[in-house]
Amino acid sequence: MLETATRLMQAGVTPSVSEVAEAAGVSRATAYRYFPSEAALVHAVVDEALGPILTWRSTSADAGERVADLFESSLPRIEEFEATFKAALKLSLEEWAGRQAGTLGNEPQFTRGHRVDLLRQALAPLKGELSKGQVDRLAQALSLTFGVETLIVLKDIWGLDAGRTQAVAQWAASALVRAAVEEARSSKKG
Amino acid sequence: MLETATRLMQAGVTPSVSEVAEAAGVSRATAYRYFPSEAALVHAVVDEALGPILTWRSTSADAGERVADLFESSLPRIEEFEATFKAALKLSLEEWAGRQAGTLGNEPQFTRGHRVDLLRQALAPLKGELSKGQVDRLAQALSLTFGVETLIVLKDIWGLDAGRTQAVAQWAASALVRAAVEEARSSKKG
DNA sequence: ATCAATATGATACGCGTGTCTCAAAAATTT
DNA sequence: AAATTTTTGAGACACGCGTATCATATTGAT
Repeated sequence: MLETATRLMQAGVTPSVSEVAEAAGVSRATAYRYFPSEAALVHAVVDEALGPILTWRSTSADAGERVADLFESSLPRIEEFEATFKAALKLSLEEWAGRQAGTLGNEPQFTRGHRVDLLRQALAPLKGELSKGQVDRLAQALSLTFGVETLIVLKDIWGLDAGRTQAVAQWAASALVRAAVEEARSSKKG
Repeated sequence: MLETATRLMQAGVTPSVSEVAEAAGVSRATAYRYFPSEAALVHAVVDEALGPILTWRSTSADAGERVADLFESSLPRIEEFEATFKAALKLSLEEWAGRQAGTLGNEPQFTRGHRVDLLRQALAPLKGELSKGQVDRLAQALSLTFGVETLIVLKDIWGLDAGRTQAVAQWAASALVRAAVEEARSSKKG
């Protein structure tokens, strides 16, 4: 049933719990038992999609290469599950709106910061060269080019294809890393 | 009534058409006459919010300064209407999902590329120095750091405040511009 | 003041999501 | 095999969005 949902989502659609139920050949009630809401459904598929990304480990000692490697292995996967990640983003926006409405903002955040950990890990080699604040800022800037949002902007707004999207994201990422490193060097030098 | 919707959205909530009706003191039916769907409602408020941004014109001749100026004037406005832009993004995601489901992908795109025009305009001074492809790539990279998506990533995921968000976006933008210019110079030199 | 045209309001309807109840089926225990 | 526990399915329900209908104000013209 999770498989059915994953398959459907990879096919591009964002099925409702009822649709998954029908596709999986179970009753609606049963489907709602396993996935009490569409959020739970998407959440499960996102975890499935994130699998290979979260186990990514760098092989290089150079931060630039590590970032490039991370992007190269992650972005295609994100694109493969584009519908899933977009559904997750949509849900996080709904949660945000709900949190604004009811002032009881104590629900758990949907969007967990996997980006944060991955990028910090990729930038680990820079720890000596850059200050913690500089590494953080770089990681924050990189996280802008690393996620579904990147796909949305480059593919949907600019109309780029998958290859160009990847290329632009890679270029931006490497440019940011280079800029941060150069900046640190010149400030240390001067 | 549009004013009511704008006011509500600036207060952070994403009201339904019914809620706007009640808040504006008109009947539900009347509200649906003016805004046939929530999409129309959000669309109208987005246009309201975009007003000052779209009339932005650069005063400087330096591309870096122009981009900085654009970010400085636009990002706070986007943040001021954060709920509105997030609602718009949510709607665009829904439309995308709908387009994937029904294969009749001929509906008009919700997310219009205002970013594209603004950034191209800001980068106009580089036309001589960079090739068209280089300018485009830079604009595409910059557009990743210029929009609601930036707010989502930096505020919601990283937990930054408004000031830090602005600072990171600005830094990333200027770093990208510098990188593109240096790259062009060195390739012309070499 | 009267009449036509338009805007508004109240109400009911279809549709999809999510919740609930209860009976039937399947698996487990003894 | 019989009894008990667990899982599943069918249907009914509440709720919110969007639509349609029809009567009632409200406006403007004669």
